[in-house]
Amino acid sequence: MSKRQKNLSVSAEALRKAEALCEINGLKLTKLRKQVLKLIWRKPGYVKAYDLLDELKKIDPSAKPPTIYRTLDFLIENGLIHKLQSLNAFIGCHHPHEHNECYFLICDSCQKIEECCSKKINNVVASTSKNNNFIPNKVTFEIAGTCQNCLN
Amino acid sequence: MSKRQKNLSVSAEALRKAEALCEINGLKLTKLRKQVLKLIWRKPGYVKAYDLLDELKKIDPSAKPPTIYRTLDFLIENGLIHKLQSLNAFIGCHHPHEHNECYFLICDSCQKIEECCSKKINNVVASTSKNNNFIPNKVTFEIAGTCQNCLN
DNA sequence: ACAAATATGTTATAATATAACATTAATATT
DNA sequence: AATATTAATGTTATATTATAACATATTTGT
Ligand SMILES: [Zn+2]
Ligand SMILES: [Zn+2]
Ligand SMILES: [Zn+2]
Ligand SMILES: [Zn+2]
Repeated sequence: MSKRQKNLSVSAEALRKAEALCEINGLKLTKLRKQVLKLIWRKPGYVKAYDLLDELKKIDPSAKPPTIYRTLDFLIENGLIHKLQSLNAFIGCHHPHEHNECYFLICDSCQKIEECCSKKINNVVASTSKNNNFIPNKVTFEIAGTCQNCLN
Repeated sequence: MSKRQKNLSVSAEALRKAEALCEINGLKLTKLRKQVLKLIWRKPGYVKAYDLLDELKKIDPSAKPPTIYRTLDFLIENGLIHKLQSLNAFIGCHHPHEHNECYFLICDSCQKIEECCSKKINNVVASTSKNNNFIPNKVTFEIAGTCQNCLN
């Protein structure tokens, strides 16, 4: 299977998962939202909002910043994508059905992201919160560095 | 000791630590840098770059965005302050001499920050990096929520 | 058919950050 | 001390990221 074919199937799979999840939760995955999600999955790494806007404009020339940001908000709120806070960038979620505290390995060289889940993180968040009488709401955990491929 | 007095002493202590650290490392804590650091420590919570710029302008009306961002860069690079990526905000470092992987409890209500260090985080970063053949470089770990004081 | 809620369109602007180049100040070299 | 080199600051302009506010269209519930 070629690299392009693989990307296509990853994207198709993500779209199917998104549709299923919206179906279950009574959310509307409109044409616009589906288009944007598809654009997000089209590249292997992360994407920037205005790059996405440029792509969307090719399909719908009337698209403007609020178009993209509103759509991103919907996708984030419903766990279909994530925002990488340290990069102001966005990435499709690899397992939208089962979300604990996730974190990201971000390659500075190739822009690829590894999305990870670990109970250890949940434990650290829980214990540090307890120690500080803190009620956690949103966790941001991002590790930037160099990936396996880029080491050579 | 009043709240204001306490803040003053926290700020003075931070300034002394910063001076000591720059002395040790041969860094120049210029007048501008010291002024900005003082402004950062003046409020108990986090600060935004342009708010800082407004404050600085009261002292030096010729200050402009690059003035503040360059100074913030210096202070970040040398571990005297941190940037909170999820807020685009800045905060003085509470222990600039001994920096492992630190993380932050951010209160959404009162903007106060708790800076924490934990070996558990180092361990999670180390083990997940090893598992993924990833060389970590910069860690962002921020927990937003509600602090003890704001719970009532 | 109508009202209400949701989604999208549109204009304008706010908030965050950096590039590029000029000048000044500090440090090192002769 | 004069000169070269580097580091810091000043200055103008612009890039990047994001939202407010209001208008219109579409969907959903009654
Ligand atoms: Zn995810
Ligand atoms: Zn890579
Ligand atoms: Zn610190
Ligand atoms: Zn609080």
